[in-house]
Amino acid sequence: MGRHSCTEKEKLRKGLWSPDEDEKLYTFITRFGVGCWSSVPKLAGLQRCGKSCRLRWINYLRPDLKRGMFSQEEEELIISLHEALGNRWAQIAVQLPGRTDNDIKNYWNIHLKKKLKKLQAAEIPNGFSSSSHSISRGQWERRLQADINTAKQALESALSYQNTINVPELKPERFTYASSTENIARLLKDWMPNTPKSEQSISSSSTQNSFINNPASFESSSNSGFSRSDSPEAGIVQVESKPDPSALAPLSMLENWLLDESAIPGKEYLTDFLFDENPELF
DNA sequence: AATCTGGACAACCGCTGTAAG
DNA sequence: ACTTACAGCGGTTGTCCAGAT
Repeated sequence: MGRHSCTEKEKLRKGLWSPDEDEKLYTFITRFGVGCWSSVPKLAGLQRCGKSCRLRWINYLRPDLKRGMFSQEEEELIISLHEALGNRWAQIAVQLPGRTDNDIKNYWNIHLKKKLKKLQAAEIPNGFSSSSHSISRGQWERRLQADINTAKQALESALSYQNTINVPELKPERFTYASSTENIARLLKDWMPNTPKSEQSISSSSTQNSFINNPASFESSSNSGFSRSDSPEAGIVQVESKPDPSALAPLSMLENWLLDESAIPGKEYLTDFLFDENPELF
């Protein structure tokens, strides 16, 4: 079996995207919406694999992307969410409108990791590490409780944060093609010249929001993950739904538990579970 | 001026989960 | 129940660029 890499199938382009390719993909997606990625390159006239197209759209072409530096608020939110969720970048990205998981992952790896390392080094000069296995169960329980509280706070603030965050103006950091917002602006200008409000754009063109050759593949797109945000602050259209996490993303058992005060009576079970299932850790 | 180095970002790879046949 | 194709995710690598030497 083995799933072959998309580059094995045929001679497909790899590497950085050219302006021409971007334009083709952007035009296609804005006209027909997001559907079956595997057929996008063919229909859009691209020598790329669908996976590559998807990534390019999600991480770069999507009109609702925020660019530029992460704000202090965002940075703090990432740190708390990472504390709560670990390396679940996609879930973290849900809480940061306009940021992609790739953005956050890169930012974490480049900036925050170092920052936190420095902070930890400053806080724990004797080299004590939280991964120490020599702590007692009592200590571990207290620490776990502290972690749980932190996670809980992070989730709560994350869920409230998304309701208050304003999308700042675009501030491009670099001006190479690949990261130039001017290109995007140009594309938007060129391809949506008659769109008075961004709200009206892209996915809202529901009459067009399907592949010409395969309309059936799109009939459910509006209720299967691709819809426009209804939130008032969402002046920017979300062609691909990063679902509103509070409304759409099902909370995991742990997340529900963390957020659900009523779960407190039974909260012992988690620590018990952890001890029972992982005695070797202690 | 040429080369080196590290930061920043973009893109790819390989894996998993899932839906459809 | 099994296979297959697909979307999505996280880790890793590649590329570009600016500053240092």
